[in-house]
Amino acid sequence: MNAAEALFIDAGYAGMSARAIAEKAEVNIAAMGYHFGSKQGLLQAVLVRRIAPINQSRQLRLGAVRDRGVESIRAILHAFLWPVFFNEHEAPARRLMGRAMTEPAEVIEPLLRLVFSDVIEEFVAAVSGCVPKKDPDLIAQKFSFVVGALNFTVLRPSERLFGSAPVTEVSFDRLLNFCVAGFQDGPPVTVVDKDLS
Amino acid sequence: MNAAEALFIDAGYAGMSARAIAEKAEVNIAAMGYHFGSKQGLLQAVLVRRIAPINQSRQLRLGAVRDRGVESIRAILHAFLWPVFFNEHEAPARRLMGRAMTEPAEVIEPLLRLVFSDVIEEFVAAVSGCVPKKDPDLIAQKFSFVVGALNFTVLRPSERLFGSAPVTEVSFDRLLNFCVAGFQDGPPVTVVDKDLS
DNA sequence: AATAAGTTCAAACGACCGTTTAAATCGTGG
DNA sequence: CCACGATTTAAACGGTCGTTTGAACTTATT
Repeated sequence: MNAAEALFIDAGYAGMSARAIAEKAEVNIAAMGYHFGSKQGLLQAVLVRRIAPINQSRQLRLGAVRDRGVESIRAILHAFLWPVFFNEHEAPARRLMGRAMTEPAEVIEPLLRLVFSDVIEEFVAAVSGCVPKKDPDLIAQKFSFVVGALNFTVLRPSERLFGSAPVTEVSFDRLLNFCVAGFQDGPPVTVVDKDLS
Repeated sequence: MNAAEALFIDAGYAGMSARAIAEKAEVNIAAMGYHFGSKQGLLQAVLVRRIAPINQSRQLRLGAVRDRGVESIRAILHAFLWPVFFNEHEAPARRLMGRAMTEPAEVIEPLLRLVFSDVIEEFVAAVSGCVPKKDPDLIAQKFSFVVGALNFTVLRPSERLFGSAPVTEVSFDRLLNFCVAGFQDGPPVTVVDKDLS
């Protein structure tokens, strides 16, 4: 699973070949089929191992936020983002999430739904509770912006394209501030800017 | 190229197989090698065809913003995002960009640098000019948040996970507002929220 | 020590991959 | 009409893919 995880992070599902995994892990090729049934089964185990604890931590933190009665956007997004940046596996878990959310292979879709649908639904609902009288579609889309920024950040697909520093604790604060500000209603559009449309 | 584009959008580089392209386009398998040299050459042609015009439009709009002397964050991000949403090819160009930026295959990296490095460098510099005395690394990272949100939005990797409506003109305004608000300094962190960290 | 279950092994399966070849076909200017 | 370059074609190349097989090996129980 460690070998498969490393290969999936670096090269995606297609690049995570049974033979590459076997060589990296110094096991036989057939071990994958024996222990996990199939390549998809192995990927599912890899994803669940890292992401399930993250999502549990997210839901735990969201519950704590609810208990304190301070359901601000910032508190909710904090609960959503924090476990991705700070968990016992750190960088591997982060990049694994980013890869999974952007993986082209069709095989990923049921796995994504299996792992993410509950927690996303819950957080979208929580955010909706903070912003009365807004339409649910807007909330969902804004939340997808958050997930997109998160994924792209932790994935670091082309780090040199942006020249930004590696992902650290600082990145978390930056991302949280960015998303909180983005989630609240932006400043009114000025006339000058509108002309440029 | 149309067949290759459609396959790349839906299934990524690995799923864009020479035989699938040939069947979809109703041509011989060898046509790819004859006209584009290799699979990578074909992908490069596909990317350049759609993305080069978008980037030219971006730079044209950025120049117009500079000429008017109103280099607001909103105007710059508007110039960056608008051509992705509104161009002569619309959805295919959008999704193609999203796929390219998140493609796991190593073969994509030189192509990304070829197509995007100039325009990204230029826009990051432009944004830096708007926000005096901030460190460049923060600007670059915030810009990467914008790109991440953009990619994830136009890519629609798991539309049902968020239940949001398809990408339309409305999405553009939402994304622009989100990113502009995020780029400006967020509100100060409240004590209550900090406790939840 | 013998048995049985659990695990690993080398080897092969059919399928698909990107690319190449040389012959066949096409389109056009002499 | 013909000749010649441009293009298309069928076929095959070597290679990698995920998966399966049946035998060998390990481990633990009786």
